[in-house]
Amino acid sequence: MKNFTPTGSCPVRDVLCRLGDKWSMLVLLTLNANGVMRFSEIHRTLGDISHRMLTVTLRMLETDGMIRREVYAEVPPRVEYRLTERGGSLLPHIFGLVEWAEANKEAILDGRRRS
Amino acid sequence: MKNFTPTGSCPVRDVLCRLGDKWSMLVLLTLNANGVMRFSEIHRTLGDISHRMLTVTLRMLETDGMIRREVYAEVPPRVEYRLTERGGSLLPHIFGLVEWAEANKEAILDGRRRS
DNA sequence: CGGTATCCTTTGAGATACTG
DNA sequence: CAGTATCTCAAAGGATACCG
Repeated sequence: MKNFTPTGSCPVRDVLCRLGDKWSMLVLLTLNANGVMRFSEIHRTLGDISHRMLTVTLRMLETDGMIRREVYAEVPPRVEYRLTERGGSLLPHIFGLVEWAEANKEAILDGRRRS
Repeated sequence: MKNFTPTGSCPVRDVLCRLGDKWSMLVLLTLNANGVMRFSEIHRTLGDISHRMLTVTLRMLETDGMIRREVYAEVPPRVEYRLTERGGSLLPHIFGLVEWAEANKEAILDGRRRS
């Protein structure tokens, strides 16, 4: 019987849980779709993320090396975000999930309504 | 500029958010690895999930048609869980993520330590 | 054994106001 | 414009006890 007890270093739990939050995936998707983006642009494309949660999410993604943050010493300040290679390498897997979700969406929502 | 504003029916947000919780993926993985399992067996293979959260997670996965639940009218009761076809069809995509996480784990944890 | 109900703590996340 | 700091509230999740 294969075990899934916490070993203290499970990559699923360590790494992926950070991506399972409300916004990380969407930030990666919009950066992938639109290339280099400013803070306010990302904010607009997501629409309903709060100012605060966007900064928090961006910081976490930066810490994990998924995105790169570049500050320009201008007034008013300009900050640009882009995917790193590591971030880009994750995207095909996300797309796999998205396609699966699209394919199974109807059936799943149907089942939820029934119960 | 491609947009990711909430359309009211985004499959990423509707369907995948249910899988982004603390336990769903692990339950699917253990069922995939071990086949038909009883409640208490799943409980043991995960180790640190609470009794309550396991029932909650199993109910959600059942509602979404990812697993099948079978109750046997015995004393003491026996309840068996197994993956459905739909649940199984998701697993390759999860494995994709797991492999990515394994490949990038060191670098990511390293980066976190540094910041 | 498997599940439910209750209570309680912790975390996630929005609103708002302020700063360089 | 981008970011930080508080405050607040809601949801997630654990502990415990009880039921069929």
